[in-house]
Amino acid sequence: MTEQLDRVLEITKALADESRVRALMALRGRELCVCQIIELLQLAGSTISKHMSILKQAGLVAARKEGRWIYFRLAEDSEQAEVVEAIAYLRQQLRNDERIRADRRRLREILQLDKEVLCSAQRAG
Amino acid sequence: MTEQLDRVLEITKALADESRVRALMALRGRELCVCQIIELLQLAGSTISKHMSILKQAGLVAARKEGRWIYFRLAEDSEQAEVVEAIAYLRQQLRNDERIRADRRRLREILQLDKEVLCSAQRAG
DNA sequence: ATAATATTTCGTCGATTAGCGAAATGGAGA
DNA sequence: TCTCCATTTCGCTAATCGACGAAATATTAT
Repeated sequence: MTEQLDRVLEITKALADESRVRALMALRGRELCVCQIIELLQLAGSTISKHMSILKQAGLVAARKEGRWIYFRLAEDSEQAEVVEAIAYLRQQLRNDERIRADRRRLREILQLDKEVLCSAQRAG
Repeated sequence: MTEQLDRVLEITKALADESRVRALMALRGRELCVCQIIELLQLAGSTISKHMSILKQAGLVAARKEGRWIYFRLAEDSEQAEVVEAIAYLRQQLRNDERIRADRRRLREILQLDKEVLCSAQRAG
């Protein structure tokens, strides 16, 4: 049970960035593929990829590959208590945050777009 | 209830540093003055001062002035749920961490020293 | 008042980190 | 096999952050 500190710091560092917290909250209750997160946060694909790898390394999200797409989901079912409780903390404290709500509204629009269309629009710029 | 996100980020950023987490855990159940935290973490006084001001700004600790000394305590009694639950998270997850335990052992020694002696020893280097 | 001193503030340095675009990767379809 | 393309990796830049020592601040003791 030693070195819990390193795990906790890996998690707090992962949570110490606005884009990563917004991405986590966007994943509540649904999977998202990378291009959908790019569209939501309006950052370069390489930047999103880096953020998601930090969240994955911390155990906060899990990834699933399906064809050309990679889907991320919130690791609420993790066996790691430090992960489950960190996610619960965010959910609880950000329940009524206006920015998170705006993201969810925008996400509803994004989810109605066809992924092919979304990706080629992003390629175009 | 808007802008909870900024508060949460203020807290996660404050927790995203090993020295600050160790300082918080050292404050469990007791006040400490700055020179005692300096002695525990073995960092320059100006560095400790900065760390404590970040923790204070985030609401995670409170300060009390007594003569020349300033005592910090853990804000477990805060009215802010985001603070109380963040502290509870750390306590829970770091229950059995070996580094935190070593700090507490070392702290027992430090607390037996007279503060005057401790401070002048630090001044000497 | 003056001297002593615990802590904070300031200025600087080196390390880390978020961001981007370009190149590499690897899976799907032709 | 060859092409297409969603994502990742790489190399770079600018910004942020932790660390220090020196100077400033504020409080006690002489």
